[in-house]
Amino acid sequence: MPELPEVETVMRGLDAVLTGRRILAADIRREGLRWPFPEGLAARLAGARVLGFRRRGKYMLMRLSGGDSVLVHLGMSGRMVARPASQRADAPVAHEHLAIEVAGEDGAEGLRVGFVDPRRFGCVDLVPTAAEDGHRLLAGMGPEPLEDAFTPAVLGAALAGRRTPIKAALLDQRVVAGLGNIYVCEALFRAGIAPEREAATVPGARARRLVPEIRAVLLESIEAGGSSLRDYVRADGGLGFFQDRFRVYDREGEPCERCPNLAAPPGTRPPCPGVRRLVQAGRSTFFCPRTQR
DNA sequence: CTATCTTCCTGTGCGC
DNA sequence: TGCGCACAGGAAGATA
Repeated sequence: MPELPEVETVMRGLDAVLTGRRILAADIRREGLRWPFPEGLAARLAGARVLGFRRRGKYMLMRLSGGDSVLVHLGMSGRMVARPASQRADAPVAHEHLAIEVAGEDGAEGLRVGFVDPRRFGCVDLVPTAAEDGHRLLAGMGPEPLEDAFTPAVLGAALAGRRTPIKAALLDQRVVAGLGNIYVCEALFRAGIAPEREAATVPGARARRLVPEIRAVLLESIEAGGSSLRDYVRADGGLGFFQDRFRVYDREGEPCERCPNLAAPPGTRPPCPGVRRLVQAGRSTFFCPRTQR
């Protein structure tokens, strides 16, 4: 589920309910996810105040009083689920591996926020707030696509000399941070670039177009609350609806909206066979074979 | 250095 | 309605 827009949406939801609050307790229900939870996690969480949030690529960072930040990656199936703290006993949530409880404001009931992740590809770590970007999982990450530092020149330099398909290059978090399978497919469609083309051979004009197209698709999705495929994305249980605006992702066989192939006269070959699917590096790629070159 | 493959997990949807 | 199988939003780590 979670690529940059989904992580941004989740983070904003957490910010709204957690920032400024004091953590009363942490409930750690297994040893870890992808890796063991860090030593002393519960102790650092309990009693700390939540100072704020930041996103880096697909990672979220929750700053705590005391000088630590909690680093979280949602993996493939991670969600954050918020509910009244009183529900904890009578309605256990499946695959809730870690949760924190915060006090309510003005006498309101407290809140429990749980990290739910059936596939357990997510991860949680602690890092000194002053050294967040030095964490081994964040060091070496490419530019944030929504920041000014992500320019055609920067992207061009990252793609130069790379003979890997452009699809795989854009999934590489060292090239640009936060893109995943959905948004790479969508951005390549918008920029008119064939996913199998070698990264270094994408013509300059279209390579430059990638920058605004990546930004546009990410911003549109954030505005829609991200994409909700099989899970709720938002901490408040609300659904993102960007999945309704996919132009190619998961649309194999459907007509490509850029090609008027439905209007082809009878007996003539349609100019576009519609959205195709291919497998690259073990992952589905969706694209229009006529308009992506 | 780069590129490719395997691996970690559970849930879901489909064909039979 | 059950069973087996393919596939799912990620990416680290091993290997060539």
